[in-house]
Amino acid sequence: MTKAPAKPRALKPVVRQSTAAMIADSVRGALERGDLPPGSQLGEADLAKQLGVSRGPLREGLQRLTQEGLLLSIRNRGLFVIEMTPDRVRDMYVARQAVERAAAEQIHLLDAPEQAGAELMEITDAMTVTAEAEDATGVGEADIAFHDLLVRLAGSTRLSLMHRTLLTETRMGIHALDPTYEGNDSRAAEHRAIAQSFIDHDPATTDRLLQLHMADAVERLVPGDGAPED
Amino acid sequence: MTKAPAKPRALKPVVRQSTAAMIADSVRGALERGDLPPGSQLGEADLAKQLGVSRGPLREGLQRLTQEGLLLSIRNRGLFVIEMTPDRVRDMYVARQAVERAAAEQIHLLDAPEQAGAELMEITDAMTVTAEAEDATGVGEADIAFHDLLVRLAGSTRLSLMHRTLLTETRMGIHALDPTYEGNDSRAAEHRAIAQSFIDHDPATTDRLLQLHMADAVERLVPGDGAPED
DNA sequence: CCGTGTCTGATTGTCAACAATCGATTCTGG
DNA sequence: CCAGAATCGATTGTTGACAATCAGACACGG
Repeated sequence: MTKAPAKPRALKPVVRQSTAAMIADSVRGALERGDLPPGSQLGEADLAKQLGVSRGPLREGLQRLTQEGLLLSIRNRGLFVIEMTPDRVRDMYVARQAVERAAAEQIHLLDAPEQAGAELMEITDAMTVTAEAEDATGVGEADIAFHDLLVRLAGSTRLSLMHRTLLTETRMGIHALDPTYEGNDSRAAEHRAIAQSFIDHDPATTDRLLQLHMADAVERLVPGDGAPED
Repeated sequence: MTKAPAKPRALKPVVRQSTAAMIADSVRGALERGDLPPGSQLGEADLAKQLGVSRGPLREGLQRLTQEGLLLSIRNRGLFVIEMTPDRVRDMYVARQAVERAAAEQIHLLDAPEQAGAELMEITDAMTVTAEAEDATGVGEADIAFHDLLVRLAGSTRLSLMHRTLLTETRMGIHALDPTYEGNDSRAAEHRAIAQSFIDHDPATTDRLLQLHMADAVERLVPGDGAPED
């Protein structure tokens, strides 16, 4: 599509997504932004009204998030946002390590992992600019975008699906435990080194750096006697 | 509870599980048994009647399986069982490797990984008996039970949740691609070696053996030019 | 014969009403 | 005063009815 738009009014894409999926995405966004605090109950009537749907489709959408483990359903009591306990956050990082290290391995199996490295490097560059502007939230979001891209570049549907849940939970954890989750120059440097390791075709370094990076992230978010080395 | 039952009619446990969860589990079982072939459409009216529920809760339950990626929802067209293509099965094994290797690492971090090894060894012993009886389905099921226990022993809620989906998909793949997925002595020996590596406190060997074992499983289920080494 | 339009039956999607459940509050009796 | 029972309001869980959509079949015109 190198031409200018032929018409100012493009055809409108038809709705293919189910209402339940749309609702799930919308509520996911609220979870990620911290609009629905951990432990809080989701009232169906109120939420359905806000979203402009009836309770049936809302329940369907929330079943999706329940299955993902982001909501807790208690029969006859209702749906609750999960508590972001330190143990839960640590467990979530265990799962993130599993997924991201596997994704990295798959990228190294591609014909040109250096391309992936270059794409990741662009995010790192943007992260550096953001860090110099002392925009901690921006760095945090770039951090997450880096990991999101990393897994997407692996081209694995399964890993991507699992990772989406884990990134949602990451954002929830940040809001719950450390809203001032800081970004600084060292963050960008770590990411740059990971991206470089793809350019260098060096899977062992990628793996090592990812482990260190994630262990550091956990330690900063949930410090204490739950260190992964225990 | 070392006493004999005080009453012949025990109290009935209250239902804590939501109807949607029960329905999801029931349909999951049907998927795992191959009762619902890949690509087939799930008709709501018929299925609700079979399960003795109305369509509302059925839809809720099926949203769970849809979110897991086991069903495909097409708006206004209905729900379909996913196709078990060779690429999909390979991708699923990528994800399984990620989860199971991470689980193995967590087990090695426990105080007594040799206990885990002993528990896994029991399944291996049962697998050997089953293989000698030339019960291929039994070996296949013991194979899956081994991997299920492996991940459960890691004590990670997240890994276990992800793994449940992957094992469902594994069973679906076996039904679709190779209903005669064979078990024999070499299967038991591979599992025994993995179990032994926990007893030996040897994480590097566990990791290596898991990779080999999974690569072999993929190759047997979807042979050809999609070899993981490509 | 082929392409387009219309109709039909089956299925999905949504809604409002009612049933069921629960926690909090109030009442009652010892 | 305290414990147990009853009540109440809010919320969740389910159902049946109706609306919306789609694929397939059929009719019609060029």
